[in-house]
Amino acid sequence: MSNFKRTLITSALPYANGPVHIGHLAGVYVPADIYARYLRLKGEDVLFIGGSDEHGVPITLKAKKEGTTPQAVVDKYHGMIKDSFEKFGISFDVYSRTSAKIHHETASEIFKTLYDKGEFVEQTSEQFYDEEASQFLADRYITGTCPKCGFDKAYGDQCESCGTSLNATDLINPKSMLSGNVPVMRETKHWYLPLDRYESWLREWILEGHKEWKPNVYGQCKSWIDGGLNPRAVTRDLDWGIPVPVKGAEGKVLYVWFDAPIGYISATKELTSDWKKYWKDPESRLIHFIGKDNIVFHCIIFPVILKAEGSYILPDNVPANEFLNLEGDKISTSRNWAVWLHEYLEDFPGKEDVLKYTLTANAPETKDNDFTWKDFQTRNNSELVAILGNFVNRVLVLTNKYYEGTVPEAGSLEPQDVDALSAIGQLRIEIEKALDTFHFREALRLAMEMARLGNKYLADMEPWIVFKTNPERVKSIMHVCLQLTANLTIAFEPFLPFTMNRLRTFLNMEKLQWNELGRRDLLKSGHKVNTPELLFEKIEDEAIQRQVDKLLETKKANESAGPSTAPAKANIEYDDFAKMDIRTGTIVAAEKVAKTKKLLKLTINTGIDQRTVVSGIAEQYDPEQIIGQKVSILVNLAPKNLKGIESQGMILMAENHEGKLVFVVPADDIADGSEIR
RNA sequence: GGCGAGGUAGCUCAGUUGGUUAGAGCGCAUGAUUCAUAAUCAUGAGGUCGCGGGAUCAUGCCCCGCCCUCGCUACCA
Repeated sequence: MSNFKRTLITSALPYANGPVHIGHLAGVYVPADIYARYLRLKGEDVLFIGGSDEHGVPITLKAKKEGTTPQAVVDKYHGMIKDSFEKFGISFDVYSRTSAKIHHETASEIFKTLYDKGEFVEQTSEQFYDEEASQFLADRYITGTCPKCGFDKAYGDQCESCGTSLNATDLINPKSMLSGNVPVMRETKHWYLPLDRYESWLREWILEGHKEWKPNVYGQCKSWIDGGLNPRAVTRDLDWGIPVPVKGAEGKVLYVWFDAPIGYISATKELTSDWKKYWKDPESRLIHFIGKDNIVFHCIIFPVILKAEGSYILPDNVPANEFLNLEGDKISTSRNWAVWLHEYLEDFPGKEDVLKYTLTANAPETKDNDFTWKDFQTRNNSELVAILGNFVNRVLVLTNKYYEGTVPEAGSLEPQDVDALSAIGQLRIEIEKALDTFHFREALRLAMEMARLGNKYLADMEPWIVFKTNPERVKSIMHVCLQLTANLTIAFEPFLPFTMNRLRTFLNMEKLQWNELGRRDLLKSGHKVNTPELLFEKIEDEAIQRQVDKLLETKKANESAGPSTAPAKANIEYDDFAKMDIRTGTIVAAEKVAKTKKLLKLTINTGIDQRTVVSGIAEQYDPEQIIGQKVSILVNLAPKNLKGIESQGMILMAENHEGKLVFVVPADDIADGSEIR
């Protein structure tokens, strides 16, 4: 680590199809910002890179849905994201975007270099093609009937109704979203990055060379490498993105995951003409801050791209965080289950640091964590207000009261005074160790320890009592307290930058470097401090209740209306219905299908015969429990082989939007084989 | 089913290469205190370290099996 001359910090590029929420902040931007501020405070050469990821299919779809252009969509969200980061105090040296010209050039160039070096494999395959729009269709551009639940607006990659992930070719009656026509299969050529060629190199580089990476990151990489790597397509048939800079690739763009990480490079170029120093000098250290969903791209794919290119450095560490949940549920942009940064900034003006503090103290560093408004309130009221704010206030109030705001002489220090002051130096060492190893939660706790120390010192020294009998002694005590307070401005600077700025104003002092932390003479005797205001204010129950209510409303909205109830399907003729032969039946035997999670092999008495049906209900029903269960069964469905078992029919199940499955049965006792119509 | 990460006090988490009575913060209880935003300080209660085996003089930490949560993946007529 000491061999490096400079550090390049990147933070995952937020996808410009929505605003930023607390999950993004806790996982990526807050830790990255703390790290960047810390290194800057140490006087190191550091760049902190960010930007919006603006390509990819979801953005084109969003544009279509809103009746606008992809560029308009990304302009809107890029502006919003950039603005809220700035207000929140994420201290990017540059915040760029992947639709920028310089990025298109950079990504093209890198692709071209790999192409010329013969690093790609060309492969032709069949894909859906819309003849009217004369273009190939990404999975997301195809809708059709979900083969599982019958929902008729399922996408080519996933059914939004039942959550099943699909292949476009699975869809019944596939339709192009562009023209509404039935797509045809047509051959298309794509370029693949042969990850398999780099398997042994990756093994060496990560598994041997980076054992210090976090367990979640290392484990995930090991899993991928051990599982065997396959070539990955890095081009797509799409008209939104960076054109593939090769002859015969008209109408094709770079896969969004090929171009997005290159955005780190383009952003650096945009910032400084000196960018090569950061990207190509082995004495530069590259750190990627990301969430766990991005591990494979930053640890496997992007490094392979850089390695194949040949002239770039590779990440030295990738401190990926787990996920943050919100009030017990997964954060979800589409379900609006989130605390949006831009809304927080409006609802809690001037409390940027409170959110930073809470998210850091409760960061999902080792496992998924839960954000609750109650916890947010507690952390503010009983930590920021009660420990840190209170100590600062006590010191400044006493200083103004006794000395009209002038720092008193140190006088002769007692052992306790010296202990208190030297504890700062000790804490500094521990904080550095925590920050250097990306343990931000621990680092923050240690900084807080410094304020606790102050409160304890005050309680032990009782200057308000000693003042009556020995005012000379109180000067020493208050001198120590003021030095402690001044040190806080350094220790907390990476975590609470806005607040420390205010505290420095109270103390009437300049911003100091990290290496001053631990000094006992940050404020000279005779120095004048200002009358303090409160550093933090209590957050009352009502403010918290408002936020909780807001979430409850979201929950209600999701439950009642919303996309949960699938819309009615298109009308059919009676004949279509009459073709179906649905009977009552009884389950006479049931067993789990080996090596599957959802499948049960059922033996059904249909009245006509006994037959085998494979059904995906194992997660909700135990085999023993459902023997004797009455069912409705579609008996004339064409048989299908599943996991080597022939399924001769289909059990009817009612399913709600949460995926809960319930048997559809006759309301009264009736013989097996009775027709349902 | 396969792979990965977790399962430690009511809550959120630390626990270094196995070594004396398992730690911290919050919350709770009791006491002290009043300079301070009813803030602070002290003390205390609270844990068969997911469950069951095993190796060891010794294990939260090692080995085997199982259970639960999260993620990736397969499957979902």
